[in-house]
Amino acid sequence: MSQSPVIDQRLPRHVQVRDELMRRIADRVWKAGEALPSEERLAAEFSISVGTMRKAIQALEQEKVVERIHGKGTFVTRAFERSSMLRFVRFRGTEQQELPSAHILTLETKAADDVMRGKLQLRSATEKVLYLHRSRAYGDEVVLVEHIWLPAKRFAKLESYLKRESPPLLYPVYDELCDVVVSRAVDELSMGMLDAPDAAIFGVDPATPCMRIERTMRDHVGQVVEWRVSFVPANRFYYSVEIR
Amino acid sequence: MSQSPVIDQRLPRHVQVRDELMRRIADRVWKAGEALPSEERLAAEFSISVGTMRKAIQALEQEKVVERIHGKGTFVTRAFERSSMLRFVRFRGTEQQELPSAHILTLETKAADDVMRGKLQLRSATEKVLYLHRSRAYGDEVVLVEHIWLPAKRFAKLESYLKRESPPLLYPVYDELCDVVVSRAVDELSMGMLDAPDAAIFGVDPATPCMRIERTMRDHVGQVVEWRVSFVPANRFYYSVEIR
DNA sequence: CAGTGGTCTAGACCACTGC
DNA sequence: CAGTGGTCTAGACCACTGA
Repeated sequence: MSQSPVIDQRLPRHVQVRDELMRRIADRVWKAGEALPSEERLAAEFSISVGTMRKAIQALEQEKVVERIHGKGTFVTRAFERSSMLRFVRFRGTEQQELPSAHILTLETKAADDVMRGKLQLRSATEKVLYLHRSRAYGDEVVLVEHIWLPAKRFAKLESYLKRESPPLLYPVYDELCDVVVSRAVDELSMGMLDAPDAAIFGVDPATPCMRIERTMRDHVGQVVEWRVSFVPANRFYYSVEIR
Repeated sequence: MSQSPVIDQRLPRHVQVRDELMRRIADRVWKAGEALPSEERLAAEFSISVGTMRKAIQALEQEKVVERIHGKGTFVTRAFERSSMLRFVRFRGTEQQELPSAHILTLETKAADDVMRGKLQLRSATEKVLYLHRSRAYGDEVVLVEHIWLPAKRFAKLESYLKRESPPLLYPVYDELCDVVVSRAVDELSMGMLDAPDAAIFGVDPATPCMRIERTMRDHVGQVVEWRVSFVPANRFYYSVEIR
């Protein structure tokens, strides 16, 4: 499960400890939402001072891998709404509070082609992918169409679940059902062309201008866990992001 | 110059110290690129331990207000390429290294209307704005058209400078000429319509689909220092951003 | 109340920079 | 070499949580 058990002895101790804590979280020694042992206990286990352990944990806190709550403890982050597509995609003239409903159009496990192997960084040539085509709507009005590809191996339990349910948010399901915690993503925005089926879903002409959002999502360890392409009608939405 | 000289005594000491250091940087006691006194010296001045001073400086480092260089010192950040529009806007099929040249089309100081007063958060009703209309091109091909509004008061020296020069990057000029250091921005991306003059600049029909990027830029203290609307042809560019 | 994280100290020693 | 930031320690005390 863990990818690099080797820890460089030349690195500062607090970095080595951070890496080991991260490895344990990735290995689900402490699962999402659970508490780590106290700083004092951990410091004792690693034979370092509490100050150094605090520094290691603080690094993980900055990366949003854990959350500390004064008086309670340190907890593995549940990466839910934080990463949702809807955090950035805003629809004009709609109350932002409510989530659009989801409707699954296609759900199938299939062989990965070269493009998918590249996008999902699959090593094996025979690995399969789970493909999910769904639309999101406020009432009757479709606002978003998504094409989602997942490495089938890590999401074994997902296909049968999605045959019964159509949850508005997938990331919590990844976490609870498949032990996959999403962490960071790169979004690429451009203009896109709708194919005929997607245009029909929106009920517009295929020539209608459309925003295309391509997202590559990774877990704590940097592994690609999802690749999705979303289309949204260009006239009534915008994408907002803070630059630091 | 400093906006809130009152420092809450109930806050932790390292936060109070961070705020005071920030105030001095905003007041240009230490200018962009210059070094702060050493941690030891600063700790002595504030009558705190070096550890606490380190924590205060570390907070500023995280906010990218200062940069620390091991063995050399702590320096006030020069916020240059980091914030450039070109960090996010990518043009397909173009070597990313080179900067597009800039060509100024309009440059004038005028009264602020209600919209501008809102966007730039001007307090006074009589405050003027500097308006800048420019195009960016690779060779003969225009790739970006920008409408930029600035509060005239803080950019007093800029207008005459831009009558002589047309620099490819404005943020360094803001810093060096006007003592304005940009810090963080919000970008809003949507579809835009070109007006006739802008369409003519691109050499396209006004109906051509175009990305519209609206950027609100702030300084370290959170003051709005610039509001710009950029247009870019939708067919050969994308906007890339990392989500955490 | 016991247990947790948060603040702050004082000092030793290391690693890097530039003269 | 002197001066800078980086690491690590050991401990005191504070502030918050929940039983």
